[in-house]
Parts: sequence; structure tokens; C-alpha cells
Amino acid sequence: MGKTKAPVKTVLTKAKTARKVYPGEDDPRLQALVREIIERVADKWTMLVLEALDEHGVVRFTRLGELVGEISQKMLTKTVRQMEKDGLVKRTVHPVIPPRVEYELTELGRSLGEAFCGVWVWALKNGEEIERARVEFERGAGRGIGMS
Amino acid sequence: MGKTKAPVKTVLTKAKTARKVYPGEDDPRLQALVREIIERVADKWTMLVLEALDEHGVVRFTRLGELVGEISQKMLTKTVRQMEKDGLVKRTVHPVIPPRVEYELTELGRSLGEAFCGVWVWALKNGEEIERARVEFERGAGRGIGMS
DNA sequence: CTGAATCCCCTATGATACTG
DNA sequence: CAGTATCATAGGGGATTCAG
Repeated sequence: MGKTKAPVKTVLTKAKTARKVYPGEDDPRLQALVREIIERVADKWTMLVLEALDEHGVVRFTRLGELVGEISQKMLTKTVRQMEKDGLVKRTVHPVIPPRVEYELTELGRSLGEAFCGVWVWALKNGEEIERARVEFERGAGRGIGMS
Repeated sequence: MGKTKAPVKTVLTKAKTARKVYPGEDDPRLQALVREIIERVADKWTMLVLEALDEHGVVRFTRLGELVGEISQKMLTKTVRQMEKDGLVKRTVHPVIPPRVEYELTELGRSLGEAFCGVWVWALKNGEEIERARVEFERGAGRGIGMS
């Protein structure tokens, strides 16, 4: 770890029109932070659980698993615990029998869900295009693929 | 791949206590599509490469690796290839010596980058809060944590 | 019902070496 | 420079069992 050298730009090839600028992109500390967050949140299960909770509000363990879909109890537990740890999810245990444990997004979690909303929408809008791109690629692949 | 049997949980198709409504959320086909997209795109390396390309435009292989940070050549290749396959990235090979291969986002890739933009911003804004939440959780964890 | 604990497979990922 | 190929390993992740 810790390497993270960053001689950064200076050598950007010309004609880089749409150079997108992010707030704080020049702050290495923030860069590292974003990186860490991405690594923590950019995981299949986390995103799916996030979506499920964002959509359905307060749900119980088993139900949550059903909503997410094909997820093992183990992964669900692990994911949800990690999210709780990160302050994205609130876990409420009702001391009754049978046990009733409810999960819901925290304020932070909801805000993240909102941020990801753009991605869901994107997926809905462009899913088919990706599908098409993939098929097309498959057709052209295998050979040299003369681009350039 | 995982065709995990049939979860004959008879009790599932019920009125959803949905709060947030996504376009097409009632269409199982679209649901599956979103799910697939998420699974494909919600991966650490993909997101990091996406960000790097979104920020810097056209970059060469090695440079891209530097921009992403701690990524092995193998993973970079794999990720970038997958993204190309999905139509997110365009790969241009210049037949010169030494070889020069440039990567850049396609229109589709840029649109995804835009969708994810909300997440970068979120990470920048809430990174520290997550940090705090985690620390706090650590302190309170370990024991029973009587909630409810 | 909600999990924790176990067993175990398989793949994701890193390190290294080789090629064009 | 831009990969590919190989080897090796940790851990992701499923199935099953146990417990409160």
C-alpha cells in the first residue's frame, strides 16, 4: 500500500476537450478518500442491498434477502453488517420470539442511494444498448479487430 | 454459473410497501436487466477506471494504470477489456513501435460516468462522515448493544 | 426468524516471467 | 510499451448445520 505516487498531469496530450473537473480533484487526501469509499461501496451486494432498502424502506432480514434476489444468507449478513458499520444502515432488533430484526437506511445511506439513483436510471435506459454493444463486439472479436 | 435451485418461498409476491418508485420497477425483465448491469458495472476496478477515463479523456495503458492507482497490470487489462466489450470504452491501437494503445470512453461510457458523478460527489461530501460512523461503531461494537 | 459457525470450492487478483 | 501466460494464494461465496 502507501505507494500511490502521482506525478499527475503535465503530460496530457493536447486536444483534451471535455476534461471533466471534479471538486477537490487536486487534493490528494480527498482523492484517497474517494478511492477508499469507492472500494468500500462499489461491490455488487452492497449496491443491490442499497437499492432494495432504498426502494422498500424498512424490511426484515429474510424479506431483504428475497428483495435482493439471489443472495446467500451469509453474504447478506456480511454485507448488511458492513453497511451498518459504515453508517449506511440502521439495524433494529426487537426482543421478541421469534426474533424480528429490521433494517433501514440511515440518512447517510439514503443520500448514497440518491446518488446512485442516477446509475439505476442509467441502467434502465442503457441496459439494452450494452447488450447490443456486447453482441456486436462478440461478432467482431476473435479476429484482429482492425480499429485505429 | 449459479443456477441456484428454486427458492419456493411461496410468500413473496405481495403488495410492495414501496416508497421510492423507479421507472419500470414493475417490469421483471427490466429488473433483471438492471440487476445484470449492476453486477457487471458495480466492481471496484471498473468504477475506478471509469472515473480515471472520465476525468482524463484519452490515455495510454500504462498511464491509465498510474491514474487508477494501485492496480495490477492484469486487472487493468481485464477490466478495460470487459469495458470495451460492454461498449463503455474504445480502444485504439496505433501500429507503431513501441506500441501505443489509447483508451477513451465511448458515448455510452461517458453517460455512465455522468451517472456515477453523483457518487463521486457523494463520496467527497460524505467520506468523512463514513469514517466517523465507522469509528463510532467500533467503539460501541463488541458487546450486545442493546437497541430497540 | 435471525443469525453464527463450518466445510469447501472456485475465482478474483497479485507476482513474475516472457513476447512482439 | 502493451500485453499474454503461468503459478500461487486469499478470500468470496454457496450449502449446510447449529443455536437463541
